[in-house]
Amino acid sequence: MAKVTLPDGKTREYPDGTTVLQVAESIGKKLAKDAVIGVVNEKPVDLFFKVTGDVKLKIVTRQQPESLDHLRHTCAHIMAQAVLRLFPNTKLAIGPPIEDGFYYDMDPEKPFTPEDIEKIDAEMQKVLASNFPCERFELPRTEAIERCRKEKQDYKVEMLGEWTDEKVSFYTQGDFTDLCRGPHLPSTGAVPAVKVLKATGAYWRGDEKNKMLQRLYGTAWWSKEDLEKYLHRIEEAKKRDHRKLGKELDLFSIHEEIGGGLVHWHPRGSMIRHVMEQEWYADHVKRGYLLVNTPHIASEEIYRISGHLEAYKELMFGSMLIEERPFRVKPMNCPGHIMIYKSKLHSYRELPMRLAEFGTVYRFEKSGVLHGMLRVRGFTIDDAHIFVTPQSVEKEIIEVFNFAVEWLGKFGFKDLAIYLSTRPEKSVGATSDWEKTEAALRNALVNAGVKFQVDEGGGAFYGPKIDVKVRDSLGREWQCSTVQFDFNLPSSGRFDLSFVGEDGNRQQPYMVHRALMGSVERFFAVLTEHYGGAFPAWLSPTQATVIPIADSHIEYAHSVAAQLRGAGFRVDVDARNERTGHKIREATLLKTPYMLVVGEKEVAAKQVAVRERSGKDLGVMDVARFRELLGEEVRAKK
RNA sequence: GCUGGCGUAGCUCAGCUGGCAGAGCACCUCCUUGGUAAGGAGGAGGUCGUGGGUUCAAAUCCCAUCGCCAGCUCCA
Repeated sequence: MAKVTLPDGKTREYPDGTTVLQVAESIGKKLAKDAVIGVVNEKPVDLFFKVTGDVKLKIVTRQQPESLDHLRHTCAHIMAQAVLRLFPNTKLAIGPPIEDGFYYDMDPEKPFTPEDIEKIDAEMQKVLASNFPCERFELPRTEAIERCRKEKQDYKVEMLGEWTDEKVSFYTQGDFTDLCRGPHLPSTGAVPAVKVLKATGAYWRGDEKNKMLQRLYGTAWWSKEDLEKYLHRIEEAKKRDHRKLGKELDLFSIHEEIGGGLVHWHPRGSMIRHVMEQEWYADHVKRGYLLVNTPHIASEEIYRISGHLEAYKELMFGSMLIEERPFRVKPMNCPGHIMIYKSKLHSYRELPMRLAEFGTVYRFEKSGVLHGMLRVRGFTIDDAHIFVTPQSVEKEIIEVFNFAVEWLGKFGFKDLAIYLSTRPEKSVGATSDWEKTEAALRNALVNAGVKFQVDEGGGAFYGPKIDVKVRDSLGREWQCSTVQFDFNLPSSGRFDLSFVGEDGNRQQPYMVHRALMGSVERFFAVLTEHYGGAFPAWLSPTQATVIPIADSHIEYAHSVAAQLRGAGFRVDVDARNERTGHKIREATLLKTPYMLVVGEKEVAAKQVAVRERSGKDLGVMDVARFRELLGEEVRAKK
């Protein structure tokens, strides 16, 4: 007899050899219908797994999110089956589930074309319709290698050669058998909705020294509706692509003639940036930061001292000789801020000393990774370096962390993910320093009472860090704020920083690098996609457009605009020889928050007819009333 | 960088079994003075990314090159 303990602690008995599915059936019809896989003694198993002896059993149903992984994993195999039917000489590598879908890396004779993708998708649907049962069998590893070698599945042979398991499992579904740990859905017909999306290149094992394989991506869901919803979400993300919106809304451009990854901010984009910068400066002054500015190139020597030349070389632009002395375009702002700190002797009373700058830096990124404003070669960091006594470093880190949370909140980012990143492989400094500072950051987070995850090995080469990622309106995560500890640059081997302590002796300060937005370009791209281009009034480059109905109303339109500009608002007049509907359409497409239509009636009554970009009509009101309304919205950053 | 796809007017794109380079929007001129998402007419605008080749003839076919786009962490 098998004694089965269920998650609620209840125990049931079955004859040995009863399958997980049969157990589910004995509990309830619905459970059996929704069952996807079982978990026996913490190990995922197929529904036809036979239970014997004392076991703990959990049944994973479609309602549980992890069931999607198993669905998608099964789909990866079905996709491979479809590919082998169409292209029999394809060699298979690996096919895991990923967020929202799955992929299978394979090595076909010829790369897949878009038409192939459609064929593969159609073939997959046939496999689903055939409803092949997915059957598991095991082989000793050596026999498995033999089998895969015969089938010329070189990648499987390579993987099998590296494993140490005595036995490995295969799954067969119809005319297709593949090495797989499982578990799988019971049959190919159990897949309700699946679609092959695209093919791209991917290196075998992600290593560029290895052969480039073809990676086929697909997505799968428990219902057609979920699949549709997902495809719709992809469409929505495409519509919000900052590169597309950047063009449509005339925000920025990148020019081949000038170079990839170098951003030109157009007047409308630049206005948004300007508003953000003004807010940033004001907030920093409020919090006791000191504003500085530093040069864009520096003698190579400074980067030798800082260690960048050594640890960061491949990301720095080449050397240029100026009067026989080598210079570099700056990849970092820290050395400049450090030189300002070092320009005189400091007392412990002055610390923490917080030097802040919108520092533009240039880093050599490989051409293939450039991506609109998200990944560029020249960008501006909203940078600050804080020189602090060892005693108050933890307090200061909490302070910075709170600042970051407040700042991101202004842009509607309330859902934050916090990461503590520890020592990477390529790093400088003593182990004891790393341990001490990692503990300081950890304490700061614990004391601030926030939940965080640890990213092992994700730190900068000079110290551990705290990263803050925001979740945008489409649920995607973006890295923004960073608080990085640095015990390297202040050290005697580097810049040898000091302050005079209470006892009159020189001591070494700690240093914290921090950025709230990270790269202004990147943050701007994230914001554009987050808002879908409909920037809130406080950020919008044009806050209102005055639309005169006919030429005779132009003069009044200008006087309305002048009044509003006088109150500090950004207002345009659309005096073109076009119909009202045309002007409204264009202002709406530019996502201007308000349109103020003025015609004969408004001129006579000294009023404006207010329309929101959503199309909502707010009616006719005095200019002063609109000024209040917009003023309130801007102040509240709604 | 690597693999695949794509480069045609300022923008979005059609043309690509080789045979006179197109549309819509935007721009300019004129008409129209119109009340809430495109008023009408006309005009100007491109050595089809660049270089080479095949051909009587190349936007179209071939080669090279540059740029853009997707992907290159997720281990059966």
